[in-house]
Amino acid sequence: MKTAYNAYRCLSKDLDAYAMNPEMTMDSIGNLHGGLSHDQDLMNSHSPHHTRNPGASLRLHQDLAAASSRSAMVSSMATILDGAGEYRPELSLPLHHAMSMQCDTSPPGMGMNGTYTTLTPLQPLPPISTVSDKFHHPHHHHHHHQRLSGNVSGSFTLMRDERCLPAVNNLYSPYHKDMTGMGQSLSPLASSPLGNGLGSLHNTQQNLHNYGTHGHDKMLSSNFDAHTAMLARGDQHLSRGLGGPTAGMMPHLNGMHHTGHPGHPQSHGPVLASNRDRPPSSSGQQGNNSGQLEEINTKEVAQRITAELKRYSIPQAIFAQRVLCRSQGTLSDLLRNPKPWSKLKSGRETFRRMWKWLQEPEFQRMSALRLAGKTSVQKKRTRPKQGKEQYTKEIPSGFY
DNA sequence: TGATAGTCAATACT
DNA sequence: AGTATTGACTATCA
Repeated sequence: MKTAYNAYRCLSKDLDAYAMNPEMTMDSIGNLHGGLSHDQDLMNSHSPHHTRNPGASLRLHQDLAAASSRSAMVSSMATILDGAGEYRPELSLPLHHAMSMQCDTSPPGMGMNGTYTTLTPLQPLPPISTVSDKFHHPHHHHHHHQRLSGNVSGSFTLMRDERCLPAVNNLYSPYHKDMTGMGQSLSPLASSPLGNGLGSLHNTQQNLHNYGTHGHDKMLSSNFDAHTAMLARGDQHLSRGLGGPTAGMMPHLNGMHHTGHPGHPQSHGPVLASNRDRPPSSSGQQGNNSGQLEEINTKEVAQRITAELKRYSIPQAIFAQRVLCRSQGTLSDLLRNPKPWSKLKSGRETFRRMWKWLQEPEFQRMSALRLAGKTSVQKKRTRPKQGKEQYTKEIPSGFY
């Protein structure tokens, strides 16, 4: 089966990664999706899959986002990437935890305490389905539960799910609540269906801002901070959520600051709206991660991803595999024809991943890309030549 | 069981 | 080499 195949693929990657960092231990990986659930949307239905673009119209503003976002980051990213490019155990350690499971191969059974070995073969590609939207569907809950049941302690769970994006809020369940509000504020989270495109617009802009304004500063600092952050690890999220110090998180942070306060997602209100109703408080729902509970403005995310990939010359295939655990064709399709959030079901997970990736500090983004094996990145690195600004740029001295 | 959604892999295209 | 398109297939839902 394909799934099996997929799973295998992912796993192997993971293994690869693992190999790279022997130290990684299971605990880090341990749990899978915490409280995942199936997403479902009441509304989805019609619209044949190939009938794409239906949603496009729904979400406006996005263009803006993409466009503007571009400028500032590249360099910083590049730098980071480099760092990332080489695998640095020291640094990586922390990362790994988060990233180890690149593909959400959520081993249904395993994850729990198994060891990597367990992972091995076939985990069904975890239908990444995760989370969130559950409430919508009263009846389905059980499924997920079963899987997760295990340990799943909140945090890890999250991570896992995120596969690599520790940064993205998840880690800290504790913060979730608070963050919920804020997190969302960040960008693509979308605007409520209702259209207040404002939400999205807003966000977008914020992001842009960040990029634009802080561009270089960030880069510099981000590198540095990123390290720190990683080392220190937990903080990241904090910072993210709280607007913490680490520069690494740049985008949102800034966004947050500008726009809203952590506590008060002003403009976002509308943005999150739909999902919001549900009390974030609940436990493990990783929900808070911004992307999970809230709506994501798929179009915007698609545009931003597209922009980032271009900017850093990251091939779709690489991104698709490493970050999304999907094929190039799938990614291409999603980027070009993002369906409206409301119409997505399990496909939401893919967008969540993209979204999370966007939210991560560059350093981590790169790591994620790099992780599973030789990516073009590595290849490039190997070859001392450099075409563009690929992710391989100068390596921060501290890195190696 | 049909309709959808999501994905892959092959392949056409740039 | 990278991206877009598309037919086929599986999973899920009503």
